[in-house]
Amino acid sequence: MNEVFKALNDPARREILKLLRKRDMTAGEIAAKFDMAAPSVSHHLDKLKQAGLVTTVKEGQYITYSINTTVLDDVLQFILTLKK
Amino acid sequence: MNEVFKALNDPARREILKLLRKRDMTAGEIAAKFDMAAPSVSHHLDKLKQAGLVTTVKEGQYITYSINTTVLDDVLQFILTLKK
DNA sequence: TATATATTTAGACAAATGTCTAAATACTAT
DNA sequence: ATAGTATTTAGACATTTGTCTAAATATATA
Repeated sequence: MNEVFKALNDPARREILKLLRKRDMTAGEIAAKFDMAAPSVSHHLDKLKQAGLVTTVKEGQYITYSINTTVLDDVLQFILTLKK
Repeated sequence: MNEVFKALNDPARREILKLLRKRDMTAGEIAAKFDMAAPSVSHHLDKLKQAGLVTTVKEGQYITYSINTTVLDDVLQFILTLKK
């Protein structure tokens, strides 16, 4: 869960997750949405992947990123418990 | 919301919130629960306060901390939206 | 094979973060 | 007043984080 909180603790990464909620995207498509060098975005994608928040599929020279929300369950539980 | 995510991005601070869910506590009572110098705990309490996750009441020489979960609503909304 | 495109990896660097000790502040009680 | 307790503030320091440029890797295409 710590890894997930860490991944969520950055505006760019949260924005990436919002984008991926709508549709899968390649690394390049994601990078194009940000005013940031491609390696920086790649680094954020890596953090999200380490946390399990995204999965990847390589298709030729492209890498397509998809969101995975199951790892959010613990975080959700934590927050809901605090609110109870 | 960024401030809240930042505040949640630390195991000690999340633990403090869990403690305060059960009952209000003074800074000293909270500090006693951690294997960490008092000023470090104080610093974490400050971060939580800045994020609006706790409120304080000074009672004599003690400062009692209480949890405030309303600022978690945006975070909750964010996560639930991702899961939809 | 050579070149272009997509993406990551490596490495540098500044800024933010978490911890500590020492000192300051505020209140209590002798 | 003085001493003790509760808590924070100040400042130092190491670690982590986010960004960048340059280079490496992998694939596609002429």
